[in-house]
Amino acid sequence: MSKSDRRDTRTNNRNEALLDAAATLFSTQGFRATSMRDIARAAGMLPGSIYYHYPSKDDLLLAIYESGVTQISEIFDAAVVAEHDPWVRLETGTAALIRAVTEESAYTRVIFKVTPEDVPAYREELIAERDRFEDRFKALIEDLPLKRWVDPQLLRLLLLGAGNHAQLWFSSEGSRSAAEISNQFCRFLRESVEK
Amino acid sequence: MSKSDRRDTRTNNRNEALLDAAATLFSTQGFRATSMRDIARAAGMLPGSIYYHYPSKDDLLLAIYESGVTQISEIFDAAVVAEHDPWVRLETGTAALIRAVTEESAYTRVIFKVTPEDVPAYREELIAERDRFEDRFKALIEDLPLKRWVDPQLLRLLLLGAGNHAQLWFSSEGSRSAAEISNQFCRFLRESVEK
DNA sequence: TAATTAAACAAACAGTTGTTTGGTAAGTCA
DNA sequence: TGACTTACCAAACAACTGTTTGTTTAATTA
Repeated sequence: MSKSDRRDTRTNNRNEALLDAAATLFSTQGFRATSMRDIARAAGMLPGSIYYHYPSKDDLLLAIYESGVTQISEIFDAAVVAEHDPWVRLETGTAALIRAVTEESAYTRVIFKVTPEDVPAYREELIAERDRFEDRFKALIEDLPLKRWVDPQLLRLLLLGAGNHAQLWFSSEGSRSAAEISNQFCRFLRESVEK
Repeated sequence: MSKSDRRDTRTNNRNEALLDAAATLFSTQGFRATSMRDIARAAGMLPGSIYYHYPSKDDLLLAIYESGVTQISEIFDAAVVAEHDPWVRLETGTAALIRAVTEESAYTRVIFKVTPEDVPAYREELIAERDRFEDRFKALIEDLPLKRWVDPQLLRLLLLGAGNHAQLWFSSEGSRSAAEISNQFCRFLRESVEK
């Protein structure tokens, strides 16, 4: 405990505040529209000080992105694990996705606001990170009993695209919750595609 | 004719080449990632010369955006007008959307690559332009005979979001054409939501 | 032919960008 | 106590940003 206290004191730097500030700005304004000076101001430090914590703006984003994917994966898993019926699993998983895109934390929102093309140097890394989450969604779709003519890949892209797009129109004060939206989306599909 | 010839000679400026170059760059790299120098180089002129044609980078984008919305609206109308059945109309309209997002012209692709938030000064104008197209889609949905529990707005956002998202994964050399994707998407929905 | 205009060029402007450098106060550890 | 490390500050860097200015050339018009 005294050891952890020491570590806490020692680690009483503003790395976390820095990440939070950057995540908030990246998720609202986007990566290119956010300058290192913006981030520094929001984190309460000077621009150059950021480089003590991360070697570049790109690396700062990568750290946030990884953290965001970890978060959304945990949220997704926690929502889905309790359910057994594949359609209920899809619905709760989709609800978790919509929450991550629109509400939840700035870290999860960054994933859907910033595209890998915004950071050419880490394009592959960001895609790989994003796949870490999308693979979970893929698995959910594969568990559905589908009619033979249904292309599961396109079904996945339909839901993923619609969820992604929700960031543009979802309003947390609006009439529909993430759960209600997810419920409608899945009802739109089930009867048509279920075997 | 001699008058039109004179006009052609007189209008033999590179305004069109400028628009084409900017549209291509905006649609591939995005608005903020494209500099006036990039555009000038691609158009074969010097950066300052652009300002003879447009008073600012924002105005240049607005011109391209308006042109793009006009194009996609014409493509959409031409595809839909030939059909009478509301579900066939939705399918051909969705196919036109996917083509505009992924193939078609750089002007139509700009609409889905550049978001109104990228250009704060013209945010409202860009949204209004985009609505010019989305209203057509809205009308298509409203013509569908839907079950009472179906929220037509969410149905529209589902399809629009999925179409928008296609720009990230669609490959023109890929196995599925825009028409095939549209066909699957609509089949995914019809039986579930149709009254 | 002379005046006007269209459509550019050439060069600079002030501001912003991500980043680097050198220094420093406070905390840790032998 | 003295060496070392952490976590920053202060100031500058070169490159790039959108934009402006003055000038030039060629085409059109009176």
